[in-house]
Amino acid sequence: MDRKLLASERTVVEVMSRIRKSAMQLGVLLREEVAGDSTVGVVFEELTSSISRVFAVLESMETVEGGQRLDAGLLSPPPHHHQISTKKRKIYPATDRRGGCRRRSHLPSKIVGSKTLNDGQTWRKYGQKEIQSSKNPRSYFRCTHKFDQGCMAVRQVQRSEEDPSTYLITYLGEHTCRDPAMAPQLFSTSDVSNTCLLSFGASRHRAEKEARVPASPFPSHKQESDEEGLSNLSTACSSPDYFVIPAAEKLAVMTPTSGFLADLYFEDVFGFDHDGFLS
DNA sequence: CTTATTTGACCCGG
DNA sequence: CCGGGTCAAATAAG
Repeated sequence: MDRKLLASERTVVEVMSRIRKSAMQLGVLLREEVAGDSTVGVVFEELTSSISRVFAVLESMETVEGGQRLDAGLLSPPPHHHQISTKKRKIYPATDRRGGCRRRSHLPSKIVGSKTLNDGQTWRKYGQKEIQSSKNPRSYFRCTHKFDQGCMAVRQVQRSEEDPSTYLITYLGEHTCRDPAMAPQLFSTSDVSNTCLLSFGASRHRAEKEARVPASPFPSHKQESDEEGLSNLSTACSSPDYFVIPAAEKLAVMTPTSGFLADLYFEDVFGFDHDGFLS
């Protein structure tokens, strides 16, 4: 079930283990502060839960992926502009790794029949194929949080042949993500007039290649009624019942008393500066 | 602007 | 080579 890890991945595991160990030692040293609901406790909670999530991701990498590359990008992709194609589609460089580079081998999969595509998870469609053995195409979805949380869950959806009103949904891999759009609902009993949430909206990024694990991404929600068409299968978000890694969103609610922390956090992470140095 | 979907090209295992 | 899974440019949607 476990494959060989790459050297770089082993390094990550090793370093993360040290981080976890240090965090635990820190927890002992700060046990009285951590025990209470002080800011220290909240921050420490965030720290440990983030570490746990990283390990969850690492674990899924170990068990979910069949083959892999992931070597450092030493080979720069050749420019490869201008090509003569019948269409205006791109000719991919030799470094292209589409398809099987990370093709998952046979994995724990559950097949369910369902009338709806909404299963409480947010999915993003990334492909559709005609299948020889069936007249209905198969749609491929991956978790929306593949890149921001490293969630490797995937599902395949195909309309049933004998009963076209139902879908055959095959789930591959487990969700390691926590839907940020759903988190706020857990606290919605009291008045929440503070709008000072951590917002990563300041978009200054380009590559979605690298997986990051921020504490609380921006909210984005969608309610989609599924219907017709053999290709309109999209995102979903519905039921409140949910598995959740506890206490990872506290950071979002602690702001009323300590909004400054958010600012500090920002500066730390993004290296913001107060003095502009662009003439 | 952003994020999501569509869709042909590409890749890999058998 | 073929079938099926994935990538990513173009496009659509918000």
